[in-house]
Amino acid sequence: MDYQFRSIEQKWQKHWKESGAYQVSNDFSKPKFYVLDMFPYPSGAGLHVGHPLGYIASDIFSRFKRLKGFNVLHPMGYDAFGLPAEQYAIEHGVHPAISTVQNIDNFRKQLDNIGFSYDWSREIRTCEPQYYKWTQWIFLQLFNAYFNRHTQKAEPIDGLVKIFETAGNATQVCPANDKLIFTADEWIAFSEKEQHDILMQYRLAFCGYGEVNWCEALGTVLANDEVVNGVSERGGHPVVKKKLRQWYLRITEYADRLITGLDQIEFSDAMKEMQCNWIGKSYGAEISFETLSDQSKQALTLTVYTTRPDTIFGVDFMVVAPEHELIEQITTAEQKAAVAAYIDYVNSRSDRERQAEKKITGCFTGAYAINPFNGKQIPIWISEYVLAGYGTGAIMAVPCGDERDFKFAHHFNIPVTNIIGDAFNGSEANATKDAVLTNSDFLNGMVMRNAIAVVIDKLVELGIGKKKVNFKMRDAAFSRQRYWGEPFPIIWKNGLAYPLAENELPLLLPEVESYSAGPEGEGPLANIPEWKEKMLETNTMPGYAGSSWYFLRYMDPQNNGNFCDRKISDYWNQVDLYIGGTEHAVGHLLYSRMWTKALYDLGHIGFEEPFRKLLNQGMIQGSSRLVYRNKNKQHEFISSGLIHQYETDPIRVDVNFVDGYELGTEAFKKWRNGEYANAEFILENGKYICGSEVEKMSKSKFNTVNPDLLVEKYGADTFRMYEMFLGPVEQSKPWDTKGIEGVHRFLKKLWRLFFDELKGKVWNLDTPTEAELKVLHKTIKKIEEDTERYSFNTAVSGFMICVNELADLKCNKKEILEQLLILLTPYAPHISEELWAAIGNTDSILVASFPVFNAAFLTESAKDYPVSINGKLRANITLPLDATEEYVKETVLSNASIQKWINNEPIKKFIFVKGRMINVVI
RNA sequence: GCCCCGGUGGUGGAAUUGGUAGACACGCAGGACUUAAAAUCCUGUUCGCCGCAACGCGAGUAACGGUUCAAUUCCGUUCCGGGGCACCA
Repeated sequence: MDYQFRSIEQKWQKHWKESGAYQVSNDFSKPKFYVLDMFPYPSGAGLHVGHPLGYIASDIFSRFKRLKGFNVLHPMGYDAFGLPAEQYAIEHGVHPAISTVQNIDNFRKQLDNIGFSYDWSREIRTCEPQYYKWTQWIFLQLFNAYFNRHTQKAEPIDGLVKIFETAGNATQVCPANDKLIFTADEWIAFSEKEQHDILMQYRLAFCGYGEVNWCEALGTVLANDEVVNGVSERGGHPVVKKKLRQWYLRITEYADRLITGLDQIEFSDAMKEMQCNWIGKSYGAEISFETLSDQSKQALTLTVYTTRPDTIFGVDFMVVAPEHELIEQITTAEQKAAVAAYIDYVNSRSDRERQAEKKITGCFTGAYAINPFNGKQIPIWISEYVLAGYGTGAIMAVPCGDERDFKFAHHFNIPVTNIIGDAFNGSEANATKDAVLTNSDFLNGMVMRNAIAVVIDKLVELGIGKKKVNFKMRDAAFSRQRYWGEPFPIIWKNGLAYPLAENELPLLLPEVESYSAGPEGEGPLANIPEWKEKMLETNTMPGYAGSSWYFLRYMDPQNNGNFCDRKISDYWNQVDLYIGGTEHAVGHLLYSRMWTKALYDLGHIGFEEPFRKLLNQGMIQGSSRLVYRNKNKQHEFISSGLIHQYETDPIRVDVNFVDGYELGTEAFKKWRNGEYANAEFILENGKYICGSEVEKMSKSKFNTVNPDLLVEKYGADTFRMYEMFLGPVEQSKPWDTKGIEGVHRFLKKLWRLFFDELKGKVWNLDTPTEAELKVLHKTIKKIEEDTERYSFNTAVSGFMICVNELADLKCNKKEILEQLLILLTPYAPHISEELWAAIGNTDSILVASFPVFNAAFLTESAKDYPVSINGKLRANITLPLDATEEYVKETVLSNASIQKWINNEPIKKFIFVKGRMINVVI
């Protein structure tokens, strides 16, 4: 009776499914544990071996926690709205709902093959009305809320209206426009439209005109994190800036809490840093400069933002962004033409060009600003290196302390003032904060670091500046001019946006005849007459809307009266372990943190960070295989060791017919309907050896490995364990199928502890020996510790060691093996369940309890101790466990081999290390 | 350019708090069983030296230096690789 993995696995998968073995109840009496995978976007490409890596890790961990007595929530679902399904619809005429369901079915089939313990009764799909009803509902919560800066939390907008009615907005600075100030009387006197527009500037989800990333090819705007290097993340299409009416999330109000919240959660340092960089908090000052201009008689002020007010005496010029509003007013008559030409030039350049070649460009306005401390006239320039969207869109340039300013000054021959003495060498800026200031009037002699506060105090005193905190992060664009997304529950009346009532939700996504864009940058919904008639919003929500709260819905997926019952979310609470890739660092992981905080502020849930611990699985790369075609003989292929003798073109071949590096030449000839049928091979040592290259796993590179085939050949348990055995989950590594045999051998060896091919049953009821119990408890300890710290690869090694040792001891005892099977269940559930039943258990192993480690089995009566002299290993001695210190010293000194090394030198001290090593210092 | 992470045998990797570096596995070499193959099992496998041999000696975790009785681990410099950000003032 040998290890028939296929029939075993099919049998148990069927059994688990039929018995509902993985359904979890909201049983508040048990301690809970919530393990979550980042739910997939169901693309049409199917799974390759890289995808299940994180799923296997999360499955092991949730099964482990179950055995430890926790009520474990481990759900799965699909992030089903989004661009690719719609692109596919445009190209193939298949409705996104249909292709999405097909993809999901296919996906599910592949997942089921691997034996996951998901509770599928809780499955969610973001594109289904019973789900997106609540996405719309949460959107309305955000729409009907503002961020109270005093309490630092979201509060209902009705409360704000009350404040306005009694006190105006003096205590509630408008986040969109800090110059907007009105009294209570003024508020009451405002028209409905004016009030509406003002409130819109406070709402957490708001509509406004703004410069957005417009992608013509996709026909939609994109969020900042969806634009990479000036092109769209999906498809790589060009992206341009465009002013459009858009919906936004006012995530900037949460910037501070998104940073401080990182302290309470376990994300990797790299992840925390990525989020911090993206939020980009910086401390500095805003300073207003009077301007001089022969064109305008009235005194205009130019406000700049700087992190280095201490360098105020080193300001040699000002730079404003080309979009800056003051340009028109301050430009002198002589410079007018040059400025206009420069702005034309800037507008002609795409974002892409700007980023690709960072040319030093600029133009003088003819105007000057005045340094408030010494009256110096400072020329005002325009340059594209100053961004309109950050700070005030204007900077004070200090060339001796800032590299970009220095290069600019150098390029345009602007003289440089040195305020840091020897720290400035004249040919390179020095951004130090530790130099002593010179040429700086009342700051002379101060260390720059300390001068910052002094200058700010002075600015405040003079009423021309203040402390200021700035963020790089912008409000998140939240609307898409596409079809396949959640419709906004918003209706327009006389140009004003009104929310739909809760009982009108869900606002169903209607059928459309065509997916092409509507008029004037509107989405496909604008092509539906009834939709337009009802004045419903024609944009849809972006892909990240549904994924920003899905982890809450799993807790209470069928609830029709609430997005999630409060008692239930109080019980399941935060996700205890969240597993997924790093690619969502600044998208999904920030948005879902913000939504959670807002829902918490508004009292809908009892926690403000969604994910307590995040584990980032590494990417599994492909290892492509190359053959080399002779340039001069197209049907001749040269083995990789010989290519220097020929002129060759490398061609990628399907890795599935390459064994290691050796090409299966017959399979190659049959490949692609015989495209290479007449191939001839120049071999080395009788083999054709391929070249290799590590790159992204993708169909087009023929380097994908399909998990289904591996499961077919070795079984799901082998596949699961091998994926873990490859290395730490967090690490990226190229896939290599070769080693899978080793794990498969391990499972076969385990099987033989129970059943022999010839003898049949070999397991028995004998009483275990001390040595056998020692092996078992050593393993219990190792598996428990390794699993707990997500070191799944070393845990797999632990199993291998255990089985090797039991085989050496010829141990086939049920009492030992039974415990081992429980340990193994999270890693290899099918074989564990099968053997568990085979040794006479009627209950499923899934409800077993994790074995209790007993340290008593690991103690020994005597032990070998390595003895080192000055840190170098010199001998081993055997000591009883209860040896006194005196006895140890005597034994060490009387040992002949140690004597030889000590050679009569005086002993300075004995060091005992962790009770298993002795060091003698001479 | 800036920030972060890493560099260990032929390969993937282990060494959890500074304490016998190379666990476990792949590959390779040799052997057993077999008519043969598959499967399985056994032995060896960091490098160098000595040796009939057990035991032995020396070097060794990218390079160099430091702290320590003791460094893959801590500190400093340099080199290399991976990831993130990139005109954010």
